[in-house]
Amino acid sequence: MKASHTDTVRDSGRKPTLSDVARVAGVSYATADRVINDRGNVAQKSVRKVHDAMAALGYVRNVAAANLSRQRTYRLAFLLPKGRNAFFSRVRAHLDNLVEHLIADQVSVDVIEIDAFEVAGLKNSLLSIADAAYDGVAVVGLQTAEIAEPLKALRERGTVIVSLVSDLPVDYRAAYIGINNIAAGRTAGRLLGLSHAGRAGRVQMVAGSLEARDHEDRLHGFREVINEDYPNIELLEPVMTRDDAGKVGAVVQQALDAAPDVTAVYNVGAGNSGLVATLEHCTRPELFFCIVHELVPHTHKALLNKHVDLVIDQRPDVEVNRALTILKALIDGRDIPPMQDLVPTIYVRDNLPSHIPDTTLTETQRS
Amino acid sequence: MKASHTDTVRDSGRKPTLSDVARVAGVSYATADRVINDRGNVAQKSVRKVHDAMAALGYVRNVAAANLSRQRTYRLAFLLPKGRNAFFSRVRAHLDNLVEHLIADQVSVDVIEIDAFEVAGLKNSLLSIADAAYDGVAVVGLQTAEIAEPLKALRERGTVIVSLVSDLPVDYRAAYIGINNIAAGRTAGRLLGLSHAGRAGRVQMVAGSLEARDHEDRLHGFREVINEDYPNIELLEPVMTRDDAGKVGAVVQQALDAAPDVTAVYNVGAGNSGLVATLEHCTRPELFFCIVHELVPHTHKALLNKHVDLVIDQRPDVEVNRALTILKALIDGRDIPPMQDLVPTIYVRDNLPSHIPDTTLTETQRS
DNA sequence: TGCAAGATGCTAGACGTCAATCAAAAAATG
DNA sequence: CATTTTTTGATTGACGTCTAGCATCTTGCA
Repeated sequence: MKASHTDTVRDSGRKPTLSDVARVAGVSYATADRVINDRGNVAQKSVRKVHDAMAALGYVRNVAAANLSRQRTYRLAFLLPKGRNAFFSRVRAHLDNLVEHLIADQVSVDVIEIDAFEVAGLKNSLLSIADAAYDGVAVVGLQTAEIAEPLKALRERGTVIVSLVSDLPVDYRAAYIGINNIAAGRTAGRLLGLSHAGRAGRVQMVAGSLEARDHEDRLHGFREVINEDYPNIELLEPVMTRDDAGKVGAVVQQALDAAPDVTAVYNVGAGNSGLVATLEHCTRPELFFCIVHELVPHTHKALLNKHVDLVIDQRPDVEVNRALTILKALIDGRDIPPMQDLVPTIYVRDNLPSHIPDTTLTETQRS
Repeated sequence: MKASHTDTVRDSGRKPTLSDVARVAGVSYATADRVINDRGNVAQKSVRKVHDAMAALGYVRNVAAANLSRQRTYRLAFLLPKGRNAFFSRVRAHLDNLVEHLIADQVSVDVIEIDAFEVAGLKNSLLSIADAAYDGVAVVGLQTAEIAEPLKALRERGTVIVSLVSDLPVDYRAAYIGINNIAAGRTAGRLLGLSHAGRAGRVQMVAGSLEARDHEDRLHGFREVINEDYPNIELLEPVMTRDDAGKVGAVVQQALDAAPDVTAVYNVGAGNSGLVATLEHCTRPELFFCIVHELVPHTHKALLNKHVDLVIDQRPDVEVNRALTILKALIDGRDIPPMQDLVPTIYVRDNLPSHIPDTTLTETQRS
């Protein structure tokens, strides 16, 4: 039972500076600087010497000093769908909360609203920011080749592009920050299957639009699991709602009327306030089960009220943080710090965060 | 459908410096400096003028420059339970992965191993680091007043203390970074209830020790939910295992032999490899349900093999990141950036991260 | 009125890096 | 070998803040 054993992850004498590296390498500061900043006109031999010295000393560039010197500011933009949308309100709220801390780190963030899901709108927005000289942008993407040129133009200006929540075609972006929606759908399927515990069932699926990649992926994953593992559960064809709360309410009402033996509803999209409204005043089996996406004020409430049993969430705060980290790293040309997959998070009414996500209460949500 | 609407979260002309503030306030740089650094000997009138100017200009201190100048390095220590423990191996692995990026930000992290859960060991470790002059430490805590003095001594040396995963008595730490274990237990209860879908059931609870606060909390939350909402489910008294895999295996075997009609097992503690081993070769009802804590290689595997149905996880990577952020903020005397609650994360076999958590495969885990 | 204490101004060097210049040395070329 | 070309060294002034020393100007108070 000895006291303790210290294991220094990294030894912590005074950190070596570039001057130290130069000295150890036997070259001048200027040459070492040429090497680490890739300024060219350096002999191979010298390059090697400098690299060896860096390795030997464990030199790591002091980012604070570097950024100070080169007056680096990170000019970022987030392109988010316009409108009163509870999910993106969360994204935006989180960004707003961070502002103070971000400027202390020399990063500024513009939030630019785009016409949600309209290719033309996205394209216009991309064109319009081309001359704003952003260092990095996070885009809620669309799967279309139409935006290839504006993205290319941006990239050629030196802007780093990442996609957020919804991916862009892979070639167009440096990273995607969002969950795996097939996994999200599968998760919904698994838990729905679980909730039936061998009983037979009949599930009404609801979606915004099949053109939205995330919706399609979720449905796909959901179907996969139910078909693989829960043969007694029947899947009714999904109805489309354009994520409009009124539509969602009506459509679910209709479905329940048509098939009173429906045992569960899964909405992969938004507009859940409509869904909840319908469920509130309609009779349904005792063991009825309802799964929706994204924790926003009204789904939070519905979870507590037992109108909804499960919410699968993307953790927009985590996503935003991650987007910021990745953008900064990419802009600096550093490698991205290791991070685990973003995982669709499951909320039941017992693991809800204590604070209702800070959002102005609005109508639709979107995922 | 106009192009786009730019909403600048913060306007982004060149950032005002302290000199600007001084000029606008009509005082000298020295005075402005005295104000923002609390050096005293400044007239109230001047203080006000400086604050007004700061507000007017939206001045935010450039942390990079400040840290560079005062040669600030963040010397941190993480006190983690010693031994081959899969959960803390994840914590440590994550720290190791971050090292490169941390030194670039002038933070060094020592990992100090302590005798797990032994008050004497923790106390010794705390005493032994007293003269190491750490700026901050993250401690996997214990609920005991015995460590009051060493903690007090540390704090008086100016060390910031936060508790990680398992809390310290509230007065002794500046922040707790960990999940709400009652919520975790409740979540387990909810999903277990769900899995029974009205059927009757009988649950064997398993725990490491009732002295571990997290275990106790989880059991408590679990019982709450089952008793409240699932009256057909009977709870068998928990058996204690000291988180020893062999013991866990034996104990579960015994329980299943004694009551073959057990429909579920919930282990709030560690040693799950033993549990899995037992389940692998024993016959149990078709609708048997098994919940454990912490995603580590063998629970990951068990989830895929269907020996375990649910894993409730703490996301040690998220916790570590958060601990680092909070420690830095506290050390700087800044306010802590807003962050959402840490939420017990639920894994089923469909939302697993694609990479197995990077850990050396070891025997026990601990949560 | 005089004097101490308090408030303020001024200045300069440091932190580690970037970016640029200029001169000098070394290597490649014909 | 002379001449280019490439490579190197040495130096310098930022960047925004901290810290310290010292001189000057206000006060309040005896």
